[in-house]
Amino acid sequence: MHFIDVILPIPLTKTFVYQVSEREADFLEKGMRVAVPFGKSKIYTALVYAIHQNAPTTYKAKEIDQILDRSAVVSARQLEFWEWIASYYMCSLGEVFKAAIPSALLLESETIILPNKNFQWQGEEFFSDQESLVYEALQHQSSLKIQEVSDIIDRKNVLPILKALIEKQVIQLKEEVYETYKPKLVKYVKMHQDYNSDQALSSLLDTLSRAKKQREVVLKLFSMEAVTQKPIQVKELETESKVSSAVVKSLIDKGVLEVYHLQTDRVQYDGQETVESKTLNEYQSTALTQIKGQFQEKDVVLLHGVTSSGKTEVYVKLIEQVIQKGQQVLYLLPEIALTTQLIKRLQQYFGEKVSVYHSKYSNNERVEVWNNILKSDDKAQIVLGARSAVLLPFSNLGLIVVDEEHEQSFKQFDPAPRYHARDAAVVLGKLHQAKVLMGTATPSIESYFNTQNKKYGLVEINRRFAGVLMPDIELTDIKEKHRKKRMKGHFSDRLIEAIADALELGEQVILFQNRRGYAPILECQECGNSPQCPNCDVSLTYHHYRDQLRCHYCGHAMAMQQSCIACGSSELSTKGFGTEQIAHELADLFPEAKVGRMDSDTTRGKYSYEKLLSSFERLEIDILVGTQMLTKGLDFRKVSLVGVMNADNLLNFPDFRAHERSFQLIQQVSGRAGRTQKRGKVIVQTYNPYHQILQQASMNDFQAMYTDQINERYQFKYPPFIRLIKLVFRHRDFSKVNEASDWYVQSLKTVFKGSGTEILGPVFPAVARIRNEYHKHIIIKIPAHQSLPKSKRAILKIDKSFQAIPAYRSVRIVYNVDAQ
DNA sequence: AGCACGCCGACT
DNA sequence: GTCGGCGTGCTC
Repeated sequence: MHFIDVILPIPLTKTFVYQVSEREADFLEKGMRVAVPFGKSKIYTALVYAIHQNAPTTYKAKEIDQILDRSAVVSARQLEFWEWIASYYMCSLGEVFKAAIPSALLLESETIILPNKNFQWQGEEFFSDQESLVYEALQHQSSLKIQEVSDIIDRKNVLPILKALIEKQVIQLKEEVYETYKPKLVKYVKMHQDYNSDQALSSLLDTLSRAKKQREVVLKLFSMEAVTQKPIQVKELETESKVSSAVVKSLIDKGVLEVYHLQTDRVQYDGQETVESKTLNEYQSTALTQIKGQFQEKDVVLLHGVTSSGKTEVYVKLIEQVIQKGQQVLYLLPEIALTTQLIKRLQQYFGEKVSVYHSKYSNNERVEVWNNILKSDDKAQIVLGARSAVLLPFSNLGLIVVDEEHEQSFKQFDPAPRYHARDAAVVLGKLHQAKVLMGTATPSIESYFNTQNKKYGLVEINRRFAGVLMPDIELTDIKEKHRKKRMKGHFSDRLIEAIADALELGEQVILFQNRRGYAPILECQECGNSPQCPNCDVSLTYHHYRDQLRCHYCGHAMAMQQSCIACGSSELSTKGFGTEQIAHELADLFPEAKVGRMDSDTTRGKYSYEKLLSSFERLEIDILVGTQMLTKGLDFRKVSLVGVMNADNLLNFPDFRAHERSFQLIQQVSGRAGRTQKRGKVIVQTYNPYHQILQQASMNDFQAMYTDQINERYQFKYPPFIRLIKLVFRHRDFSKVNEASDWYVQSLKTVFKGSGTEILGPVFPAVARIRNEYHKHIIIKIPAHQSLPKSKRAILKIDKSFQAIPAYRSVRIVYNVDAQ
């Protein structure tokens, strides 16, 4: 008897056992996919985790449905890495599996309803109305899906009907699994072999003497074949010989041309010649030498280079050396920084060795990249990707570059696995004995701390490329401007003046408005009421472009109110402001200027982001207003002014990283100004111009910021001095959340008593109800010197006893390790 | 996570 | 009466 343990893509921590035949057991390897029946009717894609002969004692293992792979699609080292993620971030292997594998490789079954051939019509009374509808439909269609049946009989719950029909032997059910990945086939043409000889060819041309176009096509094909040795696509032939597809088709029908198909990659490099990488300047090459020196002793090096110092060129040199050794390179960066600009730049140097992996790529494209990495194909020697690219099947990584290391978006928030790609990359590097290079203009407190305690190496570049000066950052006190009546809407006279100057000189302007949580709220002037979301404890926000009020948390939307719901007054005003309002005000202030807006509303489509950027690049937009997205690695020559509309709402975030983040954000947006010879100007509007962080940001004083922040972190017990685990409790019932979280905190306090671990909470978060569920948080602070695995084991033990209490079991708990 | 089963209120 | 609502328990 042979068995396999498999991982299922569900949030259950255990593996499941299935029975296989001896032949199957011989064939199967760890890391192959199998389709298995699970529960009453479903078929899932599972991953083989172990092959053995230990029969389970308490139940009978089911047999597998089928084997889906000929060889492993997940490597042993990759699985080892997934195990680390699952245990460190307290989630199931199944959740990592689900997050890692392209969904096209994760098939699920669908129930198909088929007519029973043996059924004989037995008169109308035999069926109920709804049953006869299904029967009728099956006379016209050979099969139906559950959803289709539901549409036909206009009813949600169709199973009773289907059950009755099965009993009457009218239909049968079948589970079908679809392979959703389809290799892309491209049509190629060649001359039919009959015409290979010169003689046959000339007689062919004779017969075609009256079909002028067809003759041309044949001649063209010959000349094309002579030039390239490569196969020729049908499409190419058509465009090259300037004929319609009908002409080519008639040649194919005559048997003159022959069509064949070849499998091709969807993501294709368009075959430009690669160029030599640029020669480094003095500071860059010093940095490169230092990095290589540091790599002698350290596995991780932090490259701290000011904006525009040319970090990418340094990475490129390092990558060149690694791929020369035949090793793979992973280049991680935040989703929003993953632009065509950067992809093009890397392709310029490395041509088709670069593969890109991120969420805007289609399923099929992702499968291709996955397979190329798995077989160590040259095409995927350099993988450029966002967060989830750390989970790919690398076999011989030599280097991981983590660009924009400080970015918070490297941490996955929802759903599990809630991993931090930068931190995970360090572990992945260790597994492959690969070096890790982190790069940023504004290091995170954690990473810089690691350089100070000598865990990581540190290399700095303090000069901008081509001797460009750091931008001049000016703080403008808008409290005073308000008092002196020098504000027009949200613009101070100082900012208006600077924008006017820049436009005068034909230069571009970027305005930054951090909107999150500060979108305009509708408020009644009479009674102060503002419309609330019915499902969440938040005010609805006003969206001009559809004249709607919407909830940021659950998406609930309603038409804009003309009068107050509470008192009926029509004196309504919008409080707070977003990018939309800024763009509006600009239209009044600078009617001549063309204004563009960049935020999650305007960049929803696949290429809308690129479109907006390239039209800015082509100078079709004078002023670009945007959120966070603007801060990332965009390189615009003509931007001389950057305005931060309101720095205070960055500072007022209620979390321990708010100050660090404000510093980074201001520095990053400032970096967009003055990338050429002229010194850039940055105007930061704020109510607190004397705020420590703003002062430090305006003086480019990273050291002072770091020293302040690290002291605060030490004093108030925050990372890196402690490890932080956040638990979120959710339930529809208010008192149940309270009771359950209270119980949990009591258990935690008992278990961790006297250990130095601090338990905070439970507390309601700022938004206590989301989608009609109440939330409550518990924070566990574990001292750095204490064993993290041990602490986690203790927590999981509490979880187990918690789950054993029937009254609490329905309360969902989310574990977030290293929560932000 | 799904999904079936079972109990209960709201309507054709 | 039936339909669909949701709480509960299980999945090799």
